[in-house]
Amino acid sequence: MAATERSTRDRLLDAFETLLVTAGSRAATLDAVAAEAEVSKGGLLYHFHSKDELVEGMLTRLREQGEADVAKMRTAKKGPVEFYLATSVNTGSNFDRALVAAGRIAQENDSRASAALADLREGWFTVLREHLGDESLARTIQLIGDGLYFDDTTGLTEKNALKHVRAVLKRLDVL
Amino acid sequence: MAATERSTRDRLLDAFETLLVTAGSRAATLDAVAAEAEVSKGGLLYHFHSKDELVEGMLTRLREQGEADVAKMRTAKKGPVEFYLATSVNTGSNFDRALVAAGRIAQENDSRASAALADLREGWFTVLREHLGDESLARTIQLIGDGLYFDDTTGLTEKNALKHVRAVLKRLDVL
DNA sequence: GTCTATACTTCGATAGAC
DNA sequence: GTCTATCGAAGTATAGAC
Repeated sequence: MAATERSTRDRLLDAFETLLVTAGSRAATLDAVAAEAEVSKGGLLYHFHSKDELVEGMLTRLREQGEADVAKMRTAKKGPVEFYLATSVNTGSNFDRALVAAGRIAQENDSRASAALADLREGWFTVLREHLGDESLARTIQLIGDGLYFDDTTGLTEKNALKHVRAVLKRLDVL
Repeated sequence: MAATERSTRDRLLDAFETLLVTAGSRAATLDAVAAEAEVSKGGLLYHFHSKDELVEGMLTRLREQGEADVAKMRTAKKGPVEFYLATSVNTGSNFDRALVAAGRIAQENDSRASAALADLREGWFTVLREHLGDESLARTIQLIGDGLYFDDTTGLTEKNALKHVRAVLKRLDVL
């Protein structure tokens, strides 16, 4: 068997996330998702019976990706802090996209999305605190990561932000 | 003359912001805004001829509030850093609401909203850098503020986050 | 498993009465 | 300055052919 084709189902979730991230939740309509995935609306609704199911499919995938990310962070060569900061700036990965997309949904008052994001953050924080042995430092670094992420998703990206953060963390003997 | 009544125009902008913040951009429809402000849709459209004008009215108000905020930050008794951090956690003020609302609009790919937010951030950053005389520190503190703000708007508020940040900043001789 | 056709609802906006 | 009535476009969802 040749390299497994990306399933229609996955392409639909990708399209949904892409639209949420690049154009916002108002633009992420079923029509637009179907068009982006190059499927008809009927085709979409075969895989996901409603928009709500589309959200659920997306969040399920996010949780899987999230668990893998926390595991990678725990054993990262350069240490959890550097891994965490480096992946807080948008690298354009599938995981980044899923994360930002979930953020958009959370803002529409969706408790499932908020819960998924909160769980993820808790995973990151646990690793940071274990590694640093210092709650204040762990919380502060998590906030810096949130800030980097926020700036990215709001189109406010400051080119050298990470460089400045690293300089400050060195003064604190963290890096 | 008695205390000036809040104008219908202002009530409409308030309603628009409230809906954006509490329910997201998909829920902030003209119908919903009119209902929230207790005006008919026709009444709304007398003051704002289109949804776009509603956005513009909101951003104009935000810029005014923003200038006042930066001025207050510059001369704050406890210093700009403490002022900036304290106002980065949502205090429920009108300015907070306007800020979050603009963030929602910015995410719908609206360049006017992004520009307004970028200008505001630049104002804060300028004061931080002047006061600290250190770009890395200023950038890092701004990121922490972004993180505090982000957590608030995503419903991830960590009660004692500010306490931990203050502890770390003391180690850096900032507070 | 994917398509077209269509029903129903909601959205943004206009027209005109009061 | 505010209201009701209404229109056309776009949104979600269903039914049924292929």
